[in-house]
Amino acid sequence: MSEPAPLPTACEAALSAALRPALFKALCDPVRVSIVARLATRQDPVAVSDLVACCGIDFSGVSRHLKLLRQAGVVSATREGRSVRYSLNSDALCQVLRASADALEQCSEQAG
Amino acid sequence: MSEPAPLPTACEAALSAALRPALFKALCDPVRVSIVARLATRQDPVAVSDLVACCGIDFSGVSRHLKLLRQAGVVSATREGRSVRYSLNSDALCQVLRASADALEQCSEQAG
DNA sequence: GCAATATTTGCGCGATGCTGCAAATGTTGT
DNA sequence: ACAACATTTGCAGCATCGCGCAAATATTGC
Repeated sequence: MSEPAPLPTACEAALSAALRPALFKALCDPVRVSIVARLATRQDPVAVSDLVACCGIDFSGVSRHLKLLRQAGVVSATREGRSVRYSLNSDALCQVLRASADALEQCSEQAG
Repeated sequence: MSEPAPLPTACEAALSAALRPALFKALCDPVRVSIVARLATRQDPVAVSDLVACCGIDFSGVSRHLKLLRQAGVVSATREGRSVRYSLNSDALCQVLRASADALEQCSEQAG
C-alpha cells in the first residue's frame, strides 16, 4: 500500500519539482553564464572586481548578478578583508542538472 | 601541435558554449515547465487544447509558450488534421542537460 | 577618526516578457 | 463556398529585468 504503483502523475510532479524555474532563471542570462564559466575554471574564490573584466558591464551589475546566483544556490560568497570572494558550487549544480535529466528520462521511460 | 595542452580558457569556453542561455530561458518559466512535465508523461503527441488545462492561462499564451519551446529545440510540433500536436524532445533535452553537467565537472576537475 | 578600497543598494530608464482579447490563418466536412 | 473547430498572430497593458550612475555600507591601515 505504500507503493500504489507509480502513476504518471507522480513522475510528472517529480519532474516539475526537479525543473525549478529559479535555477534556470539564474542561468538564462549571458553575463551570468560567463560568470559561472569563469568561476568554474578557478579553484580559489574570486573577487567581484576580478569578475568585472569578463562581463563587460559595471561593478554594480556584476554584484547584482552574483547576488542572484547566490540566492539560486549556484555560487557561494565569503568575505575576505575588503573584498568578497565568490566560488562556484560546482557539485551542487552538476547534481541538480543531472537530477533534472534523470527525472526527465524516468518520465519518458515510464510513458513509453 | 594540435594539442597545445588544454588551457583553462578552453574548458571555460566549452562550458560557456554548453550553457546556452536560450535553453535555460525556455525552462525558466513555471508555465513552460508544467508544459514540459506534462509532455514528458505522454508518449504520444499532445494537442494544444489538451495542454491548456494544466497551464491556467489562455489558449494564445500556451501557443506562444510552445512556440518558444519549439524554437529552443525542447519540443517538436506536427500538424494532425485540425490540431497541432506537440511532443517533448526528451532525449535531446536530457543530452543537453547532461552535457552541461559534464562540461561543468570537467572544468572544476581541471581547475582543482 | 579619517582616507582609501571593495562591494552593495537605491533610483530611474529603456528593453524584454507574459497575458488576455480579438482578428487572422489553417483544416475538415457539408 | 461556407460553417465549425484548432491554432497562431497582432495589439496593448502591466510586470519584470538588466543597466549605469550615484550614494551607502563594510573593511583596512594610518
